[in-house]
Amino acid sequence: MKIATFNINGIKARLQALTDWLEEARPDVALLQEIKSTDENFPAAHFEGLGYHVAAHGQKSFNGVAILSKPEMADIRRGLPGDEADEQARWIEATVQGAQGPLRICGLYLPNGNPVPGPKFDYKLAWMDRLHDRAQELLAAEAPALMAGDYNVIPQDKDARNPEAWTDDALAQPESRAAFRRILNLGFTDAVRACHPRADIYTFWDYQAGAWNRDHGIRIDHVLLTPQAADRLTDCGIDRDLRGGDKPSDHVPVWVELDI
DNA sequence: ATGTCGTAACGTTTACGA
Repeated sequence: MKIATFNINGIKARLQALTDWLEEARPDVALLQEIKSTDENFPAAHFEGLGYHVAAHGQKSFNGVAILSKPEMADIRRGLPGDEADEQARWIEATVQGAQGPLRICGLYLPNGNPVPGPKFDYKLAWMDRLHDRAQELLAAEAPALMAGDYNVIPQDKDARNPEAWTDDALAQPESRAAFRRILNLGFTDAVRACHPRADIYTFWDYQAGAWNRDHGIRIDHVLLTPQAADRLTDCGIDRDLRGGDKPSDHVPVWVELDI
């Protein structure tokens, strides 16, 4: 089963590029972030026409996540537990059935957190605490599961082409990195690093300052696997060519292949 | 060039978030 995560930066602006990629890459499941759309305005019928079931968790203008899945989805849950007052649409999960059993799939859009310091950075760290708690629950189930999406965390200096350019940014703060490690160290596998240990692997290039042409990228889109899912990992990749295509998102898809 | 996008609205331009 091929599962991909893709921060599309607006469904309206990305409908054509996303459709072309779905038809080319043919993921069984696509986790989307920054749909920037309400559930009502998300073009579900369009994706159903491409053979996908659709589950969206959106809001007006900003944020928003969705799952496109060829297999039927069960037990769909929207919103990260732990704060009833949080109205930002950043988390969705569902269970899909593989040939050998179920897989729990979580899609996330972690808060950016800039500027540092400030309330947005505080919100990021609080959100990561809640993510830690949900991650712990997933591990306790001792079953195949993954959490994939735009983590807005550069885990290590080697995950940036120019780490010195990010020292004041929320994505590279020691607190952001520690919170990410704390989740990883519960027992998750960073799938991309498991497949590609070499340094220069990026998933995001800013629209500004010719970042793409100069390959000034960062690795912030991650797929974290429980041990039971990591045991099934056969391949993974980053579709970086999309960044050079027509009307690209500033992120590119990251995918894993699981024998499940 | 504080360098670019996407979204929304008191819209032909500005504000915000990234």
